[in-house]
Amino acid sequence: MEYNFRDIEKKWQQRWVQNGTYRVVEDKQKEKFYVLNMFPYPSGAGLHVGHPLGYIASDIYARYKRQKGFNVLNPMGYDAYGLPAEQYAIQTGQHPAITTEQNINRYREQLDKIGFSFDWDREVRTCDPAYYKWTQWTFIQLFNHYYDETLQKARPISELVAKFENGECPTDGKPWAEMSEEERQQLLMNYRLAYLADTAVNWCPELGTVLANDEVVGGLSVRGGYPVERKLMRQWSLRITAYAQRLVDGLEQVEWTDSLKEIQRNWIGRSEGAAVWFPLDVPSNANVLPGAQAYMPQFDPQPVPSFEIFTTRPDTIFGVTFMVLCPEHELIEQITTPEKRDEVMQYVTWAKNRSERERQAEVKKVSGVFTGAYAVNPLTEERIPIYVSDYVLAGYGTGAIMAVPAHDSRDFAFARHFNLPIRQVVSLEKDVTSDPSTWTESMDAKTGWSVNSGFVSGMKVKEAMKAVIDKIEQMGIGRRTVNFRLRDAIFSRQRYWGEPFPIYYKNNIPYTIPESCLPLELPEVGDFKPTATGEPPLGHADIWAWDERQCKVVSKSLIDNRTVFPLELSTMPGFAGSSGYYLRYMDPHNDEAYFSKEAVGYWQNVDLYVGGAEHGTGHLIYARFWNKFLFDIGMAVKDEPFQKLVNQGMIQGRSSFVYRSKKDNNLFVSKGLIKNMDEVTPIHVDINIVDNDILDIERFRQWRPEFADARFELEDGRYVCGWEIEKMSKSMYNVQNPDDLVARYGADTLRMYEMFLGPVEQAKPWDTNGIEGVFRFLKKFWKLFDASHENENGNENEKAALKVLHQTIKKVTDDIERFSFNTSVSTFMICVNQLSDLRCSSREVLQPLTVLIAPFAPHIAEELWHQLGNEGSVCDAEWPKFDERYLVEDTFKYPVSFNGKMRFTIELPADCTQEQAVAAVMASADTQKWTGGKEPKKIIFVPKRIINIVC
RNA sequence: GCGGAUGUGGCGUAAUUGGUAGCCGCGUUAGACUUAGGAUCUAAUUCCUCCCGGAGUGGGGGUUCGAGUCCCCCCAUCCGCACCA
Repeated sequence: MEYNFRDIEKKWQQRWVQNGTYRVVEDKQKEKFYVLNMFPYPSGAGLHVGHPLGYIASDIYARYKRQKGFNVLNPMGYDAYGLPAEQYAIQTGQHPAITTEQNINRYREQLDKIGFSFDWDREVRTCDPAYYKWTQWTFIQLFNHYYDETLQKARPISELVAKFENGECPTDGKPWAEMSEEERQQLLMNYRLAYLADTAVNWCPELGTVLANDEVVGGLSVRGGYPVERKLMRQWSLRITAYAQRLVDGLEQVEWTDSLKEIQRNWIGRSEGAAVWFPLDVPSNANVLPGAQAYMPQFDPQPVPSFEIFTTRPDTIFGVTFMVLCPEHELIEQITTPEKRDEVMQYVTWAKNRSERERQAEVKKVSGVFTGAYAVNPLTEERIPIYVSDYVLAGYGTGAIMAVPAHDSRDFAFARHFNLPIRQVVSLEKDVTSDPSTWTESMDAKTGWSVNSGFVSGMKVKEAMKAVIDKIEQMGIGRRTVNFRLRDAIFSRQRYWGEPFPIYYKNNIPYTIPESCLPLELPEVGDFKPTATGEPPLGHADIWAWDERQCKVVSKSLIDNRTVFPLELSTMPGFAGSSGYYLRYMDPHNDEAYFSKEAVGYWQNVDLYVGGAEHGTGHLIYARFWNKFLFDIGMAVKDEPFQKLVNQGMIQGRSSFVYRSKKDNNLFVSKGLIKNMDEVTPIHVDINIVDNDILDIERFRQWRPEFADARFELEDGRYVCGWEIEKMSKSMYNVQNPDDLVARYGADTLRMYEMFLGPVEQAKPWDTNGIEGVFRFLKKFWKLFDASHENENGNENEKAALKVLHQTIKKVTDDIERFSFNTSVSTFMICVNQLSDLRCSSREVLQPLTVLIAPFAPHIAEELWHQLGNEGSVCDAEWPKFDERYLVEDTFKYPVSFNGKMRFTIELPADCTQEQAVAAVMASADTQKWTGGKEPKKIIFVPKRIINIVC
């Protein structure tokens, strides 16, 4: 019988649905295992072969675990809010809900053809009100909690209020009881984990919205590549920085690749150092004092006006020759001397107005201005000038630095530019110094000895750091501190297609709508663009006001600011819905709660998470934060959401080219005939009209009108195309659609071929050419079950076949455990080749093999499982056990090397001793040839490995 | 610039603890079967070669009886970060 994959796959896909084969329920009798793929955004382009790569790998693992007896959760759903649908809506007027629905349907259709074991009953979509109800709910919880530094966890804001009331926590001036509602809310806003504040945001005028830091690369928006500028706006943010330390620490517990952990560590950017107060050398007067003190809330007011700097190198404090403030620093205004005022203000204005992009493009250019003011080095009491420069960032540390030009490259460049003194305070070799004026670059020494540094001179850098910090702590002018590069996550988007904030405003103070009124559904709007007055698209909605008394959304015309109030017009960003989705899968239809205690108690967290490394600084940080918060409030039961993470490599495209002659625009030269690449223009050609690098000339002529009467210079009567590895993209005509391959070879072949391509984590080019080999393999596998082979195998063959089987069980099991699916596929091939040679048709061998291959090729396995007369699904067939007995060998074929070079092999008893082996080898005629009759100097014998003769 | 990863036949790759480099597949070549082959099967296929053998895992050096694997230096490619004090 022929291997008819079309009928087989169709039949089983239908039966699996009918039988609910992949439906999963909590089962306390079984150990759980949670497999998850990163949430896909259903784009209009549909899937190409790169997308399912990770899904196939995780599906294999999920099926394997199930056969090992685990209760496996393997859900799928859609991150359905997003920019592309909205951009499309703006262009065409088509409602994004419609486009999204269409795209989802297309995705689903494509996914269904590949035979995944997803439990579709658990599907979620972020744009579904039943889902985003809980996104909004989480936002309200964030709003109603603050981070308790002492407990290192989120606590209800009501506890903080209580502390304010009884004076346990200072309220910055006025006692709580005397504060107005507005003042109280303002104060609380500084603590809430979701807070509204005037923030310097990444504003993208082209997209008409604010973007998160990870959505901006090189001053351009990741989506669209439009310029982004800094702008001060009142925006919602999430206080993710409160969790910075825990986000760093948590990385120790998870099994992620080192490179991904490193990406996260860099993004969080923890650095240890010291905060130090530098007194200002100005006449003490009332104008300076308040501004200066604003920078030292945790300290007793200093007797002299001071400002705080952050340094990671307190040991170099004796080498400070100037100070630098960022242009945004509020002290500038107060300390600048009258004669410098114009110059400084001009610089500040210029620096502030530069776009992110300009700033980043001109990193190497030194700019800055002297304020005319001086500070005093608290340890040396030297008077040091204070400069303003944009190389100091407002968002990091305190926005002010002590500059040590000898040992910091930026300070060095600045000092050289402004002719400021440079003083060496660290030496690489003890007491060996040189004249810094002869240096061409700074000496950024992390190790070495302190020199010219008062009481720390002669100490090692590490000791000196400690000594200086101890000293400044003693003096009460500084402390050991930790800084993070991580910024709070800006959470507002001026867009339509996202979750509405469950927020309304009374006297400009935000209040949450009651949890019982959730979800707050996204209103209909007539226009998806911003309003004429520059409000976000929700400004177009008529029914968009909150009636506090009726607890419902009503017409904007009813706003009276007594009982009916305006609702928030921004929506949430993409990462809102994708930050907690893995928890919702545990209990996706729960109306009463995000997810039940029972469900989360059973499923805990994700055991295996598969997806691309491009989410390293976005989703994977936000989701960890989201989870930690839910953990703090007793919802999640694990501190880390994703225990093990596997990053699948990108599948690149393999583009094909034809070469058009530059002299004759209608002539195409076959690759092998080109003498000089300068004489031709390579043109991308659709990979679908190229087979094994040979161009289908007729289809090429039909492909595009301008090629209709193309002429060719052929080699051996064929046109040979060139190729190159590039990104898989429509514009390069190298996109391979999985549907076409499924139609031609079947899902099982596609699944196995995707795995066969190479290690899952590695980026690799897609080349359809090899798929035939996998297809042949499945046909060969199918043929093994052909009854015509029956009874052809004798006892010897049976023994050999069992050996092959058990070798395969061992190898495939090991491979799956370490995510080496490419090697399992070749193991299957070896196995089937050998069984074919042995003409094996024994059920004792073939049935376990069917079970073994089921995770990789579920359709063919299911069909054969039933042909063998089994009931139930192969998905539940127990994973075969490897038995050492079948593998024992009486003899071992020893490779014999001479001076490390393998020359011949000799078959010896498996348990042979060194003496016996040496004797056998020396007696061999081959040995004589290689030693030339001489006595060997040494013989190395490693049992069951090698014999090496040194001569 | 910093951090991480990778480098093996014409191509994708394999070699799990230092022990026969090139498994498996593609492609290529030859043959069989066939009306035909883009079906199937068999065999060969790292390179050089005077067919004795020699060279060989990006390059150079080292450790070792033995190195793709370990150590040092260099080169190339890819990814991430990039004024983070």
